[in-house]
Order: sequence, then C-alpha cells, then structure tokens
Amino acid sequence: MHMEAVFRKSIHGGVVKQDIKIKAGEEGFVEDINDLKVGKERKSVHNEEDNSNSSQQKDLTGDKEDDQLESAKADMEEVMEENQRLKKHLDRIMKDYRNLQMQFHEVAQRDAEKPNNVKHDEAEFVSLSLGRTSSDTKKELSKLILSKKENDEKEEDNLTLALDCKFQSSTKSSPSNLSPENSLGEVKDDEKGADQTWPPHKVLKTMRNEEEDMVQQNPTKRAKVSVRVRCDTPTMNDGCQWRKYGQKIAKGNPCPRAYYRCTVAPNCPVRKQVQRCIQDMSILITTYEGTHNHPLPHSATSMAFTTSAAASMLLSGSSSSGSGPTTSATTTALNYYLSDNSKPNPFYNLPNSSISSSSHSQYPTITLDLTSNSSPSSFPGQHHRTIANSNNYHSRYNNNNNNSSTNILNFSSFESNHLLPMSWNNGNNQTYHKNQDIHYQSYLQNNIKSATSAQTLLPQDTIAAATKAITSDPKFQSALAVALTSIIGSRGGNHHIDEKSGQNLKVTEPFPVLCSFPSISPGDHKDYTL
DNA sequence: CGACTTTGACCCGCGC
DNA sequence: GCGCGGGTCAAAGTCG
Repeated sequence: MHMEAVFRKSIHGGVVKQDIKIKAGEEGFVEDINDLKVGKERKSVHNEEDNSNSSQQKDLTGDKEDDQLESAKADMEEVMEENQRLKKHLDRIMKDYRNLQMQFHEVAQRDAEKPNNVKHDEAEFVSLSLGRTSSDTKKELSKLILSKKENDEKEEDNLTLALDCKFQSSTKSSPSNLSPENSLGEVKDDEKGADQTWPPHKVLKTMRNEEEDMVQQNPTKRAKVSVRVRCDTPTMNDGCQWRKYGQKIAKGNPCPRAYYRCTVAPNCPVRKQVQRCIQDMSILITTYEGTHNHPLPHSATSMAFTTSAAASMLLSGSSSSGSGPTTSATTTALNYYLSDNSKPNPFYNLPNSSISSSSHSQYPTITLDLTSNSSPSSFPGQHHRTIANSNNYHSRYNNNNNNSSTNILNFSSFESNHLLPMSWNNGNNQTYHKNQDIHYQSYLQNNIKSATSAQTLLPQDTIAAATKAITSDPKFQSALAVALTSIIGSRGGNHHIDEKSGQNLKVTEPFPVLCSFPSISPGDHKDYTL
C-alpha cells in the first residue's frame, strides 16, 4: 500500500517514528500524528547537543535533517489525505452495507411469514459436498471420525481453512437468525461469531446425520461441475495441483480429453477432466468431480467455492421435486436453469438441439459458463442473455424432475471474459498469486453487480416475483445464501463461515469446500439487492 | 533422481 | 456374449 510505503520511508528516514492506526470502524480512521512533533522536537534537542562539535557539521546535519523533516511532513500530508479519502470511501461503504442489510431483512421477514416454507426448509439441507456417493460419504466420515482424535489439535486450523458450508435454509432461522445483524454478519458480530463455532464432536454428529439423510434422499447423487472458460493454455490454473493420469479421444470430439487427479494430498479423490470445446477451440471445458479431503491452497479456494456453490445449487435443485413456484428473475444473477438431459452433456455433442438429449447418466452435472460470448452454437436453443429469457428458468427448473442432470450456470451475459481471474487463463502457471482470490471475488461481485443493476431496470412486479421466488424456494435460497455468505459473511481474513450469517452455517469437518473470501470490501457488493 | 507426462493396455458398464 | 466407449493403470519417456 501506498500508505505503508510512505510510512516505511519515514521511519527509515530516522525522523518520524509513529504509529498510524487505522481502525476500520464506523468512526473512521484514528490518526495519531502527535508523535511527529515529538520526534521533531526530539531531533531538535539532539541537534543542539551536537552543536558542541563543529558548526559546519551542524549545518550539514541540520540541512539534512530539515530535508528529511520536510519530506516526512509531505509524506504525512499525503497519508492524511489518503486517509481522508479512505474514510469517505468507508462511510459510503457502510451506508451501502446498511442498505443491503435492510433489504435482506425485509426479504427474510417475508420469508418468515410463510409457514409452509418453514416446514419445508427444516427438512432440507444443502450441502456443498461434491461428488459423494453413499459409500464415499460413509467411508470418508468414518475416516474423519477416526482421524479426528489424532488430529484434534490441528482440527481447529483445518476448520478455519476447510469449511463444510452445510447449512439449513432459512427457517430454523428464527427471526432472530434472520435479523440483519445475524444474517449478513455485521462487522462487529463477525468476531463474535467466529468464536461461536460448533464443537467438533457436535458438528461431526450433526453433519453425519444430515449427510446420511441427504444420501438417502439422493442415493446416486454425485455432482460434477463443469466450467467453461476461455483459455489458451492446456488447462486453467485453479489453484490446485493436478497430475495428469490419462488422455483419451472421446467420441464426437477430436480434441483429446485429459484426465487429472489432485495431488495436493496423496489420497485426494478429486478428478478433473479437461477438454476443448469442439465448436470453439478457445473454450476449455473443465469438469470437476469429487471432494478434496484436505485443506486447499488459498489460491484454490475461489474455484472450490464456485464449484461447490454450483454443485449445491445442482443438488438442491434436482432434489427439490418441484417444490413450489420458482422464478425467472432469480436467474438474473446466475442464469441458472436446468435442462432435461440425462447425461453430463459435452456441448460439442449438442448440435442444434437443446441440452436435453442422449443417454443416461449416473451423475448430475452443472456447468458454469464463464465465457464471454456464449455462442449460440454452444448452447443452441437457449437464450439466456436477457432478463426476459430468464423465464426459461421457470420451465427448465421445473422440468427438473425429468431426469435432468445437466445444469448451466451462465455468466456469459456479464461479459465476463475480461474479468476472468488471470490465473484461470494461465493453465501452466504454477505460481500462485495472492491476488487470485481477489480477482475472482471481484469477478463474481461484478457479475452480481451487473445482474443487480440489470435487475433494477425491471418492472416492480418482476422484482417482486424474484423476491417471492427466493423466499419461496428454500433450496435456491440456500444456494444463494452460500454465495452471499461466502462473499459477505467472511471478511477480514477470517476463514470461518459465521454460523450466524444468513443461514445456519455450521463449521464442520476439515473439508475441501473453502468458502473463504477474505478481505472483501463491503463496498464491493454494495449494489447487491435481493 | 524425483516428479510429471505420454500412451497403449486394461477394466468396466451399458446397449444391442 | 460381444462390441463400444469412458475411465484408469502403469511402464516408459521427459524434464528440471
């Protein structure tokens, strides 16, 4: 930071030694520049003592230190100006943040007024777990339980790094949980909330029950998340380390499909397949499958979050069995629709037909389209660029029962290509940039902003419909909440998902799904409205 | 020399 | 049972 640089400069100059404390609170920044004067005076005294030596030396030293003082003063002024700017910025952010809270509160209250939903919600959980079969789940759980005792001391660290963002949707959310303070996590409350994580034993127990329930409901559910990204390199760098273990020419696409396995941890079950889209070679289709059984590198959390959120949408959506009306407008943010095909459908296999086609599939697949121009050839027959067309969501989402297994989360309408995290476009770049998360955060948030600003252009009834849908479809709400709480709820480098945030997020086992979006400026999502 | 990639062989599920 | 296609294995090769 500029400020920091200035500071070091001052300190190294030997003239100014002070602390400027910036407190990111509503009070703004606390600046203490008194020390500057003290330091100055001190230096003056020191200079007087030196007078006994030689006048020449004194002049030289005096001039030198005067210069230093001058530069230090100038630096301090710069710092103060910048602080003022930041203060104003923070005020604006806080204002927007409160507005956001108010809006969320309204939505939550409306939701709480609906008894039907409450009942429904209580019975259902959305897990961010990817790719869990019943056997997988049980194995992993028993492993976890066994290893838990050994790793008890480490557990806390893991919990902070690897969160299972399992949560109940709204409901249980008594109004208290949905209060603005609790739901979106006020800055002040975040600190408290972080301390209120569940004890591991309780967490494990609860998680086990929930997951078993879920597995029973969806015995063959094993979500695959497919990501379409424009990328020139053989594979996009998602922050994880992968080892190629195979390559095949798949039928229908001359481009070979490469198989990668996660090598961050020796026994990590996560696989990914990488293949170029036949219709647009610049598009890379990466399909993730399985769950990491280890904390992820920080730079991998963004992708993990994205795929997890997508998978949770998929799982929640496809298990919703037509639960109530859904809306079109909710797709504004995530042009999210389900189609009626039964195979994880490579897009190259879909000439001029809807996604629905071909044979059966064990695993549902959700596709995140992060290409800027979703060519009609890629998604024939689907129109997801306009808000109006998001009405497709309604029918598609409700077609969900028809063995649908492929879902598309389309970010294309946000012209996101240039916003894509650089890392994703540099497949072989093994250097993990600290800023990767931030890039992706801003990417996501920009998308949300765009969506939201587009939404503000909608007629009131459409907005009302969107609100209604969010409140009436607990699962979609859950999925949204994942995104919201991940972006809003975790802040300031705190990797905990505040269980008070929005939904009843529970910190559970060491888990690959990292919903850590640290250090997000509240202002980045100031436009986000529900 | 270790880690990674390449590539042909093998396995397995599915449809006929 | 057979063939096909997708996915994985593992030996050989490559690279830093």
